[in-house]
Amino acid sequence: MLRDRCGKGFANMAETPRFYLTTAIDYPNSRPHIGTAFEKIGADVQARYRRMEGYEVHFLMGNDENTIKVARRAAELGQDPKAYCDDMARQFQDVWRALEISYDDFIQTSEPRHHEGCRKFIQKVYDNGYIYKGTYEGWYCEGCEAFKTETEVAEAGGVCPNHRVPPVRRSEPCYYFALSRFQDRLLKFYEANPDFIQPESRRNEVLAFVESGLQDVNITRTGQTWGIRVPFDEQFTIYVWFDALLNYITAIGYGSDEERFQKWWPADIHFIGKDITRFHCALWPAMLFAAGLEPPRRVFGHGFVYNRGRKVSKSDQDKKKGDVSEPTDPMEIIDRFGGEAFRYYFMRECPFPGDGDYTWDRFKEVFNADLANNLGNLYSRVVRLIAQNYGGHLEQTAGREPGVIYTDVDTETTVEQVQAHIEACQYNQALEKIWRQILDPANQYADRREPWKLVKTDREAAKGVLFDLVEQLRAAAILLKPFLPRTAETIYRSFNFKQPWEEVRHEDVWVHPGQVDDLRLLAPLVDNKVKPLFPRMT
RNA sequence: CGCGGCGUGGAGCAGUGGUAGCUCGCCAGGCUCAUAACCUGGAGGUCGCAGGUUCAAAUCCUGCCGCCGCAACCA
Repeated sequence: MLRDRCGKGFANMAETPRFYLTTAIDYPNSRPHIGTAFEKIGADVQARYRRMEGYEVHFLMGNDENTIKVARRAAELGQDPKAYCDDMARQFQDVWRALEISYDDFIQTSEPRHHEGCRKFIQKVYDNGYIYKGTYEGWYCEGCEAFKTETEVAEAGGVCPNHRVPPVRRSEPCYYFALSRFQDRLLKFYEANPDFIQPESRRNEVLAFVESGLQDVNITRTGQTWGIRVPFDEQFTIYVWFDALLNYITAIGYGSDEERFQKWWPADIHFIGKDITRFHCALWPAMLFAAGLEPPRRVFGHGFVYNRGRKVSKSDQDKKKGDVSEPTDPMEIIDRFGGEAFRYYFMRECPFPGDGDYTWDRFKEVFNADLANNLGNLYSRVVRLIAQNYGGHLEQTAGREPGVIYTDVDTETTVEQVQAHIEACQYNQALEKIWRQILDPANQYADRREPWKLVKTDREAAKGVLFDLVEQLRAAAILLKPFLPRTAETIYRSFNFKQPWEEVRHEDVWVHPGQVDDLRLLAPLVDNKVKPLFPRMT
């Protein structure tokens, strides 16, 4: 029985809801690693899912360039900082494109649009009375030309961790942002918006942090030539966090295109690493309050990906470059096995809200078990059976309703579970549902009905079995669209399904748009076989 | 008492009160359409340790041990 397609969607299809999501902007000091890629993939799945479900999506990514380290690194290379940033931005985007990250905009914080927006924002906060002049005192390293935190110095044994020389006590004028004045308002905001910080463990952390008392923060630096000038006192530059967070609004027109800004702000979700939760959940809303703007709707602090249980450090990655036994550079992995396998591994194996682990052995294991043997093989065997026995044309299947493959859970429920998991960013659980409740039953059904035998005694019955199996592939393709965009499309376009690929929604899985024409195989064949989706790794 | 996470059959994980589940590996069988892939069955766990709550705990509480991450410019 067909359901009202609008029933579960939007009451008024003319009103397209919008969805604005962002990822953290990255430091361009070194190339992306598997951890940064993890975040972008998780955000991309969400973006693709929302687009499928009818939202008008704006997906922002970018690089954080106004740092002392960038200026220093460029100087080391004898490059202009801007040229260095542009080159790194290009390299980052090469990786993101290889991973099929479907971002709509990529902001570099060295761009004029960001500088202008930042200056307007800080001026606004200043005018509103939340910025005041004071002095900052701390441990200053002459070599770094920067202040070191107490703990940094203490851990290194009383010296600068980089230069191994004792820092000097130094105080200098600076501007403070009155963060402490927002403590009560933040706590009220958290209380009124329990879903603001996810997952729960991050929320508890922020609550405890804010309740323990907030201190005003120094938001300026002196003596820098690279960075954004403070508009009301040009000898200062803006401290990186006060500058970086603003990318989320300068990219959508804050200070330059009010209409565009109004359309997209507030963001529906900021995807960030769990280490920067405090900045996004305390400092950032406070900054927005200070400027008279709305806070974002949701901040999701995802977990980390480790390599053999250890943190992926940038130096390790450089050291390991060229080590073929265990590649950790995303590009190296992608070059060998493709972006789809990369996406699958991290989404299936690493729970997004928590931590995950990456090892090369595990990567191969997951690749072979799930992608090659299960999904890929199911596709191959079904295509082959139809091609070999029916010449790629299942006659008189036009208008036929697919039969029911026995499963513990009905398809509609599976779809709802997958959707709920994606919306909660529990991507690994969504994928598990697809494998256990769609693909496994399909392989089992094939074995139980043995269409390769059945075709010899009852061509009609065998045809029905294959028709049902194709239905499972159609369901899998739709459900996998946000996760494996290319593979899902390949599977879907292997048949003449009614619904155009660009328009499929999760609902279509169980609504069964039905076949208008007889089911036909469209996949390119060689000897009645298709090219394997994921050739098994040895 | 800085904050947080983890400890479940050989390996990796899921499982927030009611007969312990998944993937890989292993053993035995079946099948042969398929990427030596697929299917069925089996062996293998006192769920870190010690207490407590409960008719009932991997699951809640207390303490302890071990590993890991963060600690206001490393996702």
